Order: sequence, then C-alpha cells, then structure tokens
Amino acid sequence: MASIKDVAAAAGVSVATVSRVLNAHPSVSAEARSRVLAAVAALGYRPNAVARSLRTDQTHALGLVIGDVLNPYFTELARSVEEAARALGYSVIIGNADERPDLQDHHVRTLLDRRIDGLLVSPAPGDSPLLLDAARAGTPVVFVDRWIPGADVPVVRADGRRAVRDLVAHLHLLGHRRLAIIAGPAGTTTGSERVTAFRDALAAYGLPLTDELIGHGDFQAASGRRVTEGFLDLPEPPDAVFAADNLMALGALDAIRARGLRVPDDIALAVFDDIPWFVHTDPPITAIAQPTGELGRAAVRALVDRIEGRAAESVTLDARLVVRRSCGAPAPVLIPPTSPIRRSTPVQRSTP
Amino acid sequence: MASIKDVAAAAGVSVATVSRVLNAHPSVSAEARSRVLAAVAALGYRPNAVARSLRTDQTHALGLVIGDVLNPYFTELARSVEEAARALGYSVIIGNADERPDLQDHHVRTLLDRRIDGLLVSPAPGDSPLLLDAARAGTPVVFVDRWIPGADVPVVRADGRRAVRDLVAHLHLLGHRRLAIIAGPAGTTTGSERVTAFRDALAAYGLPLTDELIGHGDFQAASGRRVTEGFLDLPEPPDAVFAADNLMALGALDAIRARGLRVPDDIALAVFDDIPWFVHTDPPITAIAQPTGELGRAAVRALVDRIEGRAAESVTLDARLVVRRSCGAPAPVLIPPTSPIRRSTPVQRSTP
DNA sequence: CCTCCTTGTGGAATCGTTTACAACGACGTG
DNA sequence: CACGTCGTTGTAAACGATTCCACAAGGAGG
Repeated sequence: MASIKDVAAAAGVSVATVSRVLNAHPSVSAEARSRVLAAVAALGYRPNAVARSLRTDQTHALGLVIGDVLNPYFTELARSVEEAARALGYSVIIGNADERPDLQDHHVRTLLDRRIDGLLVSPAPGDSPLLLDAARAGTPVVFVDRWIPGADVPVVRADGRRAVRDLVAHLHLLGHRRLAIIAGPAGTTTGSERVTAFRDALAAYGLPLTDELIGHGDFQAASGRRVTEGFLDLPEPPDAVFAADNLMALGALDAIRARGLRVPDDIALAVFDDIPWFVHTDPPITAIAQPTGELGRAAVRALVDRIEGRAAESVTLDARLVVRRSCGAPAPVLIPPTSPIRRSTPVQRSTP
Repeated sequence: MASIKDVAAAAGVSVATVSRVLNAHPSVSAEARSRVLAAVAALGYRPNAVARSLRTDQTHALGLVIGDVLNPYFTELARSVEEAARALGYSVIIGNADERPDLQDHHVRTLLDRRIDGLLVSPAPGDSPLLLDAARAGTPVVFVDRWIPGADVPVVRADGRRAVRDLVAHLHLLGHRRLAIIAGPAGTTTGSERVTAFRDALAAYGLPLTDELIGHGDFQAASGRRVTEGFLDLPEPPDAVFAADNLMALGALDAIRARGLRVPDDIALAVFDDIPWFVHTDPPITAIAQPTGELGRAAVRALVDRIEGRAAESVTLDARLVVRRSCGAPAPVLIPPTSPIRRSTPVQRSTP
C-alpha cells in the first residue's frame, strides 16, 4: 500500500509538504499543492490512520459498550450514537457486554488498548473498577442510560418516574390491584430505579409491593419467562405484570402463552422501553417509551465536549407512557402529552 | 499513560527485554521476566495497540459492514460474528450501512484507513468499486448473506430455494392462488434471488408471478408499508403476500392493519428471516429461518483463514420453513425437517 | 587453553505519520 | 545597500512498539 513517501517521490516534494497539503496547512504553494493532489489521486493514496494516531495521540474513535446487542433498545441507541458521532468526525466501535461484567471489562480493556478517544458506557451489573480507574486516570467517559453511582462521570439518561406513575394510574383505573414487577439486575441503576419508581407509584394508591411480587431478572428473555412462571405459580397470582425491559416482556409473554392464558383478560402486561414490534404483538403492548435517539445524540455531545476539553453536562430527559391494549383498555386511546419533553440539569453528576 | 520505556526503566532492563517478556519470547531469564512482570503490574502498564499495529502491520480487528443495525437478522449475525472472532483473538468493528451505498462506502473506507485485518461485508445495493478494488488489492474480504457476483471473494450464505418451495406448497395447500412478493432491492443478491426462487416455486404449480404482484422495497419497514398499500389498491388484490425480509413484513402488517383487514382471514403473510418477535405477533408469522449463528461463525472462519494465509472456502447452508398461523393453517404444525441442515460447497466462489 | 555454541541482553532501525526548526529566496523598507 | 519579514520548503525528531544484529558470558568439547 502506498505511503506518504511514495506520494512525496511522485510529486517531487518532501513528505512534510505532502502532509501539509493533506492537513490543509496554509503555507504551501498552489503549485506544490496541485502536484501533491495529482500524485495522491494517481497512487490512490490513503493516509494510514494507525500511524497518524500514534503520532497525534488521537484516534477519532469512540467506544460504545452496551448491555446487549440483541435488545432493540440498545440497537436504536447505537444507531443514533453512530450517526451523531459521524457528524462530528468520529467513528464508533461497539462492544456488546451481553449483560456480563466480565465481557464488559473485556471490551473496555480492548477499547482502551486501542486508545479510543472516549468511552460511552451503559454499565452491566457490578462495580467495574477497571472502568472507574480509566475514568479517574483521565479517559473521557460518559454514562448513558445506566450509570454507576459515586463516579465523577457525566450521565445521560431518561427519568421514567413520571411515566411509571402514569402507568400505575392507568392500571389502577382499569381495576388492577395486585401488581407485580419483573426487575432488572439490582446491580444496575435502571434495574433498581424502576422498582423504586414502581413501588412509590403504588404507594400513592395504598398498594404494597411485597417481595413475592418482585421478580429478579437480568434484562434477558429467559429470565422474564422464569420470573413470570414463578408469579403464575403463586397461590394468588398478580393480575398485572410490569416488565423492566422489552426482552423480559418477551419472556413473560412466552410464559403466559405456555399456560394457555390470555393478555389482558387473564393477566395484564406492561413494559419499560417501547419498540416497533409492540404495535404488532397480540395484543399490542402498553409501554414506556424513552427518547432513545435524543439520548444517543446528547451522550455523544457530552462525550465529545469532554474529549475536546469543554465541560460536559449530565442530561436527564423524560420518558412517556404509550397506552395500547395489553392492560385491558377497551381501545387504544390518544397518547396524552404527559410532561415537557425535555429537562436538562446542567451540573448534575453521577450522584443525582 | 505508561509506555514500554517506563516499564524498562522500572525493571532495570532494556525495552527489548520488556517486549520479549510481553510476547513470550523464549530467550529471557527467569530473573528478568519476574522483574518486568512486577514493573508491569506496578505501573498498570498496557501495551499501546496503535504502536504495535504500526510496527507489526496487523490490527487483530475485523470490519463487519451490515445492511441495517435495526434489523434483528443483522444484529444476530453481528453477535455471532463478534463471538467467533473473539474466540480467535480478533475484535470486530461494526459499520451500519443503513442500506445506503454511500454510507457503506464511508464505512469501508474508514475501516480500510484503520487497517483492519479483514472485511466481512453484506453489500448494500450497487457495485461498490471501492470494495472490489480493496479485495483486488489484497485486503482479505468475505461476503456474508449477500454478495456481489463476479468478484473473486468467498461467500458465506444461506440458500432459501428449498424453503421457498416449501412455503409455496404450504400456501397452495391452504388454497392461496394469487401470491405477491415484496422484493428487496434488485441490486442485492438476496433481493433478486428471493424473487427468482419464489417465481420458480410458483411455476411448479402453474401460477404466474406477474409484474403487478412484484413490489419493490428496500428491506426497510416503510417500503413494506408502501408496497403493501399498492397491492391492496389493485383491482384484484393478492390473497397472500411474501415479504423478503422481516422489516418489510412489519411495514406490511402496518398497512394491512391500517385498512382494518385481518391476517390471515383477509390476506396471508409470510416472511423471509425468522426472529423471536414473530412468535408473538398477531397472528404468529410463518417465516423462513436462516441458520444465522452458523453463518456468522462460518464467515469468521473463512475470513480468518484468508487473513492467516490459508485457503478460504465458500459455504452455503440451508434455510428452513417455520410454519405458524399467518397463512391460515388451522393450528401450528410441527416443523418438518425439510433437508439436511448443512451443505458445504468447497470451491464455490462469487459466481455460484 | 583455545574455540565454538548457546543463552541472555541491549542498541538501533523501523513502521507512517506530524511538526518544530532551520534554511532560503524574494521582497519591501529605511 | 543592508536588513528584517514573509512565505515556502526540507530535514529530522518524535510517537511506542517489534525485531535484527552484535556482543558478552559461560559451558562444553577438542
């Protein structure tokens, strides 16, 4: 593959001049510029990004470590992140943690070894000293969706508390009183926050959230199935189930189907995270929708701000309830605008 | 960040010795080895992959360019590719083409600039001289799922012809005679092959596939909706629609719903590519399933073979029909094993 | 005792860039 | 005419690793 030396030789100039032309340095004559450009075209020369990175100490690459590529929520997030990053001249390297802390660490480590300019992470359950050390050592890090409390790292996330309250109101109105939740891993913020939000919302109606009605899942389909089977085996099963993510809802649907039960007649189902397929399930599923695209864009903005030496701000956006038929509403109703679309809290860090 | 020089200084040896320890070179004394290892641990040293790549001319990274990250088929493929690559000591950098040739070229170019060791591509519609030139110039390339005819590049794919025949037999048995297809872009092999397979299968029953019953989509949901609306507007609409990928099926379902029609009573629906959600749609959707995981693994094997100087073989696996209720079968039937799971054709190249 | 081989080690070149620095003409000005 | 300034260029030193080569020390064998 042609190198800058070949170009310099072909154009009859030094490598410094070639470099200057390529980097739009002002002081190079029109004559030299055109000779270099001609040589570049003739040789099909492309600068070696590896060498360039070594010299400049920047890769123009961002690492994105997500919980699970098979989860449409993360996939949509990844897409918006890549798009926003590309617009700013960065590429994105995705690492799929599969909800496993060890795999997450593997990806963080290889991304760090490759000297990515910054890291966007939706941390898997657990502490990850590796990640925290990297952040402390100066690698620009931004958390997105999930975060690790106590770290001095900006967080870009959605607050679902209002939407959860709306959901509980909706369920209560439809007569459901015994409500259960399939929680995510307690080691993740989204895992525990959603339970807390649900419990608080229930409390407003004087409804308790007893331990038997909290199932512990891991954000993947199989766990949703297992937990739901447990619920259905209870002496007094719940009459509504709230899954903390879409994959666990899929599992719940499986378990309910397998018993020959019907949604919503025998049991209601609602989900955190809305995805296109929920319109088409039997029945269409009531869900809490995050502003996923905006989260991705805000996260990239924050990370690139940190990378380029500006102050990065934490951002919290609002989620909203999308009512469909899985909780027993007679017909789909219009989605009410529940709250201002966006709230931004400038100085907030990991311990909001 | 600590460099190899710091380690050498801390251990009281030369950088050459540190390098030898790190690369398990045999001739280094136990004494020196332990001093180096201690220094590495003390400094938290990690070798700079950028510098290493520049020197060794290999990055241990594979590029994977897929049609669309939002498509669960590609997402599953990406997952299995990453897993297989990791097992062989490679990482994977994913590029999402969004079905756009220009975006595909963008990703191919940046991956090439980053000097990835090899490229796995499911090409978007069009020729992509860039890609073909790279392959010709010696970059190891393997096509997966889709391919570009005429290139001397190994192909790893599934052959759906038998499954399509099974599907048409199934539809015919259920009384459907006027069958339509939502095709993918003619510029992709999967786009045109699936139409051909469908036409051939219909011909065996003496059924024609007229132009009005071939809709041209782009593998994304919106086009499925548009094409289906066109079908429904025909003086004599089809009584069954076959979507060439799962996203277009989603769009078709939207369009059918919007008219207040029911699947399968008013119109039957079948899909190429099976995904977990199809079990839960209303009704569950009959689909042709590819052995996606095995495709990913075979593709990585082939690419790494090429990278490491061994001969790479093209691989063709079989897809199979999964019958559910969207074509009107009274109840789900057991899935018959239609054919041997796997067929491998050793010397086949891009012009099979 | 001298030679030869083996083993362990360090010096230095190298990969393909960027960039500080110096050199060099041309030119305007006092 | 001398001198500073400006614009353009090339030389060479990095960046952080790997690896070729030379060399020293020590043991084996004649």
